[in-house]
Amino acid sequence: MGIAERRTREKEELRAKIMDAATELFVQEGRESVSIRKIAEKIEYAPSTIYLYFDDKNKLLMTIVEETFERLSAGLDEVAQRALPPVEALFAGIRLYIQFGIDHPNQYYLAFCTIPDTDLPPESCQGVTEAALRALDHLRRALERCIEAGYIARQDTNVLTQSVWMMMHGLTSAVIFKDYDKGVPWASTEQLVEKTIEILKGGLLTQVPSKN
Amino acid sequence: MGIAERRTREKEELRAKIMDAATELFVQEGRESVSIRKIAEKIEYAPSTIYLYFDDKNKLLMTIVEETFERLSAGLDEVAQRALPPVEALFAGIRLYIQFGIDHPNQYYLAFCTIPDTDLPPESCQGVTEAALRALDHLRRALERCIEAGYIARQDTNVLTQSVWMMMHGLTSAVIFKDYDKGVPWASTEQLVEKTIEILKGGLLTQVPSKN
Amino acid sequence: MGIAERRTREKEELRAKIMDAATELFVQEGRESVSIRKIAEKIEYAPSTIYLYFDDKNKLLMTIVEETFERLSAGLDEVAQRALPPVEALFAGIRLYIQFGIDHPNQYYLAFCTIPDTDLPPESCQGVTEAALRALDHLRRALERCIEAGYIARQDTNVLTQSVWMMMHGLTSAVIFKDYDKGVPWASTEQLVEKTIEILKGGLLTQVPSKN
Amino acid sequence: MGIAERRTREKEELRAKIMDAATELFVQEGRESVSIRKIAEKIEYAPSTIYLYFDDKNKLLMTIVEETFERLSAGLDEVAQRALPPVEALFAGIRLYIQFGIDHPNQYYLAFCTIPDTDLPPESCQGVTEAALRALDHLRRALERCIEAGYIARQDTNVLTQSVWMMMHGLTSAVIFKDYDKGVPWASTEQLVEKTIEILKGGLLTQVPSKN
DNA sequence: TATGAATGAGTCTTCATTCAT
DNA sequence: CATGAATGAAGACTCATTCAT
Repeated sequence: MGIAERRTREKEELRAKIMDAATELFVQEGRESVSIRKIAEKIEYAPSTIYLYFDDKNKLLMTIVEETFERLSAGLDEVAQRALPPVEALFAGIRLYIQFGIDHPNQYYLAFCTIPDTDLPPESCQGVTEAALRALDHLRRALERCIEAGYIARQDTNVLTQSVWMMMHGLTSAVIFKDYDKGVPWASTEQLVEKTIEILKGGLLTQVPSKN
Repeated sequence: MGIAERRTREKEELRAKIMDAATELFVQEGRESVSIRKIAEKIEYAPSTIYLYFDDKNKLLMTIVEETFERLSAGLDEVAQRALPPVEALFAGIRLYIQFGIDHPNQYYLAFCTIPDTDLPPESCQGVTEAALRALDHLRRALERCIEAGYIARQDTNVLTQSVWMMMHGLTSAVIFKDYDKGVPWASTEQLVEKTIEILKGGLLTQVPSKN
Repeated sequence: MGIAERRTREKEELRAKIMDAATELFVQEGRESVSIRKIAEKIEYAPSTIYLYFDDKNKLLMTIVEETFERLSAGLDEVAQRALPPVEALFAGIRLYIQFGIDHPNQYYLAFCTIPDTDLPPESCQGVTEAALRALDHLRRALERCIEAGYIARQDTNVLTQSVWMMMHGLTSAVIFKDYDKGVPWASTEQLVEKTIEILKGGLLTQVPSKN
Repeated sequence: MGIAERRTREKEELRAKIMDAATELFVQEGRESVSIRKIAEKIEYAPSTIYLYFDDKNKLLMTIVEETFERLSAGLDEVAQRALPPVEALFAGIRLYIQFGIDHPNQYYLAFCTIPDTDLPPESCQGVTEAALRALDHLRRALERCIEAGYIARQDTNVLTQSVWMMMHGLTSAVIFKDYDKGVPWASTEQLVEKTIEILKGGLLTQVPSKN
């Protein structure tokens, strides 16, 4: 019993190790440079061992993206269940999203800044797409609550959601990139986050909520 | 002298031919698909000939990106010289930037969504960095004019510039990505651009200018 | 005792199951497609389990071929025991041989059209060779009976046997190949078999037997 | 001029070297074992060099087979032009065919004893098929001449040609195999060839020609 | 100036096999 | 008895790059 447990745990660990190594490589050297060999070398296993854990390279990458989305969605779920007032809930979600990107830059990059392989059968991306849609839906619902409560003007929520997401995403991805780009005198992440949220708030809200 | 001239001219021509072929490949099929062999095939020269004009593949790609950025800067220069009212000038520049990304998605991606190869000597990216800085400076100046004119609250322009750029960049890069992502019911590019600019305007301007 | 018996029986059963699965794969998809993994998958055991029953892949294949040959020999025995007149017996054997090849094309190919791996220890092919010799002996005896009875001229039976076998083998192997070669307008197997036997008969018999 | 010539010659030589090595490997170790790597090792060149001479592995194999057939056809052409009497012409061709196989066992094996890859696009085999048909046509014409001259009974020449070819092929391939099969006490090649031709002659000819 | 020939490192992937459990 | 985990060798093939000519 103990043995079986240990084995399961070890297997999980190696699986996670592979995923971590792949993600890191991905960001350090670009999508083209992620190779089974390099991953294997990094974790000090034989290349073929990786195939015991993932069907092929694409499945591995897809799994990474999927799991990333799932963790993000879980976080957003939690925020949603905190029953905050509408505007607070909206910006709590936005802040969580940004922080998630900052905390998991590699995964964020892989999930959101990488052009998917167009040759792939579309069904292989399905899991990823679904996870992305779920995350977007959190944002949509938060925005809708604000509209219901009169804080945001009534409008097409599809366009609104996507537009807001794109701005959040711009901030998040740029803040991640900042660290790789020594040539530009970037401001601090905190300053940039606060300023961006301020602009967003100003642009979205027609009526300032009583507090926050 | 005539001979030397002709030689120089011919050399320039072949160099341009190589860059054109590479750009076309790059734009049509993305970075991974640009190979020295394919370029050579396209211009009907031997692969090794390309090395007479460019040190290596990376230099060639960087040169392409750099050149495209010169065009962006030139466009922004032009806008600046049109002597528009401050707010109009600001948003004319922003719109031009976004359109530039949409028109040159591969170059935009390579320049702004790709983490530079850390193994490469930093001087090889210098041209690109400088071009990026010049573009950012255009934005900063446009924002400063708005502040001077009282349309935007007085504040740290470094943070402001970068924050605004990040939002523009989020929109631009996401709009580019949209086309590769069939799974999400994306709104039209036009709607997204307009909505994002609306939010940005609302968030930035303390006082609406007499006419857009 | 009962336990030991059951164990032995179970072991035999699994061995048979492996061979059946391998044979099926082999017959359906050819030698190259037989892999330990696929066999294991088919019988729903782990690949490593197969090694408990067979030394290696080659042994397994050889065993299959050998077993098939036992069946050929058994068929030829049966023909011999039918006490037919000499010429009828000869051609009954020949027909049976040809039909055997047609019915078991992969085994036939592996046994007669594949150059044995020179790296392999020669004893691993011994079983196959012996089986082949036994089949040749059937032919020799049938020819000898025809010679005794005056249907075929007296001569070196070693040369005669081998020559006749080569012609039978040519027909058999070519008829098998036919199916893989869509480009040539091959005649029907039946026509080819009949014509070949006709020629063989004409070339062998000095005196036509009373019937058949 | 001399330089260009030498280069062309050298290129031809390496091409031939590759083909020879591949053919030899093919027969020594079986189709599955022919690998670009092994060929490269054999000729002491890098594997990638082979791709400068052949598009891919299949093209290489096909080319070998095609060239083999062409050489065989050329030999048969020559025999046809010698204007021999019908029966002599027929058996001269048959003997040449057999001798060709004995002289080029590797090529013969590759061309006639190997199951073509069924996954291949059919057009890639076209050259081979055409060459095969041309060789078969030689045999057909020789047989037709014999029929015209009354040496062979009038009949379906398609079936006859194929049947005769199958017998020749059986002899040829078996004589080649003989050398790899130490377990069987094979008769000499010469004896086997003579005996087989004798049987064939007896089975085919209704009327013995005046000489030979 | 331009190139043809060649290479070596790299790509993903499959497979037979071993060994500790 | 059976297996899960792991491996190393091998498979075809691509590519950036070099170098003698």
